[in-house]
Amino acid sequence: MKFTLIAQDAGTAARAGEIVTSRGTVRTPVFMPVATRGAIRALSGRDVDELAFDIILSNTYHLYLRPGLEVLREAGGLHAFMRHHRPILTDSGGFQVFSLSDFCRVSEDGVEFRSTHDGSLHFFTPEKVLEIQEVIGSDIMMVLDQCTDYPIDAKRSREAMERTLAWAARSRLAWGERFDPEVQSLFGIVQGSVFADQRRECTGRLAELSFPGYAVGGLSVGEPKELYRDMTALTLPLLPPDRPRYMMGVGSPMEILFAVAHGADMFDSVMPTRIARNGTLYTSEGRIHIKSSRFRTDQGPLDPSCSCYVCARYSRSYLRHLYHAGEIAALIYNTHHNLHFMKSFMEEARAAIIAGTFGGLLERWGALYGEDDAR
RNA sequence: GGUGAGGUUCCCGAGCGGCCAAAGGGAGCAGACUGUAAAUCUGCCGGCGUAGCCUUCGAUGGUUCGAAUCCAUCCCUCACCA
Repeated sequence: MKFTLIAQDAGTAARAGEIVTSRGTVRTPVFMPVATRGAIRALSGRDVDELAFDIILSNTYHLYLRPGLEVLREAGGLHAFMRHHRPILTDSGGFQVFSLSDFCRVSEDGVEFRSTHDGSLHFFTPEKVLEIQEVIGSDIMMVLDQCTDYPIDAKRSREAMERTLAWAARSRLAWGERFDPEVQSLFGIVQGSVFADQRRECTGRLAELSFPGYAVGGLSVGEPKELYRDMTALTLPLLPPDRPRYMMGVGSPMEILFAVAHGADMFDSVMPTRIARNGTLYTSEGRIHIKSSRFRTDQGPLDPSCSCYVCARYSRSYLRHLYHAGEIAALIYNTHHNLHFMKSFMEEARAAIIAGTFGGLLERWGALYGEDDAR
């Protein structure tokens, strides 16, 4: 993997770049749709091909539990398994282990947890998680980290941060010893919850380990938006400027734009796909609830200025009907549209950075998605 | 024509003397969702001046301090038999 900066905004820290991987180039800033179990929920591979995201995200935890490593190994890795030829980033499973397991025991060595599928016991170590991601064949791997909930007290946050750093060091070592950095790269993750001193310290110590890229974790987990903004604005500038910066789990359009303005390059979130399935759609005029009665007979397109096939072809009235009727097509169309929105949203941001008009874009979107969306 | 079962708030459906404006679904309406245990979840869902009052459980008339619940008559459904 190789990261090159192409342009920097004059008024903000926003930047445009390129991550070149062995499977293709990722133009940043980029949004990565989430294909947790090897598929973007509700979408066919054809939709995914048509949307043509430079990179998508999948998940170590879920793939390890099902279908399991044997199946993935036999298939020749995740790309071959799902017939997807563009880059894939995998989350390490740290987030899942800590957020959805009712049983997990952390020790210095790793974390023991119960499978959400069948209750069986498993043990993840930083090294183990790299081995799994090796089998998956991810282009960008993530280190095992301890993601904390919000709220959390400073003491427990620090413990999680120290553990994350210790695991990061081991991960960095194991990666350096056995991985080809051109083929599979590895990102470290900053933790520290909403504590400025911890964020600062964690960022500095993580940077000393010299990862190919850096992620900011533990944000957009329910904290007030001021804290999200404070931590983002504090952390991003402390990360090495010549490496990609990835805001994990972020987020909504305005949160993304805010972070881009502070120098972030990569994003992922379940938000556009999940809210699509639940009837909320992004448009150039703000968020809309397609199930609302006000669209009952609305013959207009979902978003007049969107170029996706759903907007080209279907009316709001029809999409509302499909949603209410519980048709599977509603999930497909809504998801396709929201992801198309995210993709063009990011392309627009990138183009603006390159053209030197990012400030204007920030203002325009802020007016539409401002307070409402920036939670 | 005979026998049996039944008619409950938009729909289905519980209730079978007071704790019933009436369980539970569904539909409808509004909202939430952030490194996906989510096609999920939450709230509202007879009316109003909302710790109270008014209207409502096929219709009418009774019994009772009190009826969706008991009785009588009528209307209407459904099932089986002729």
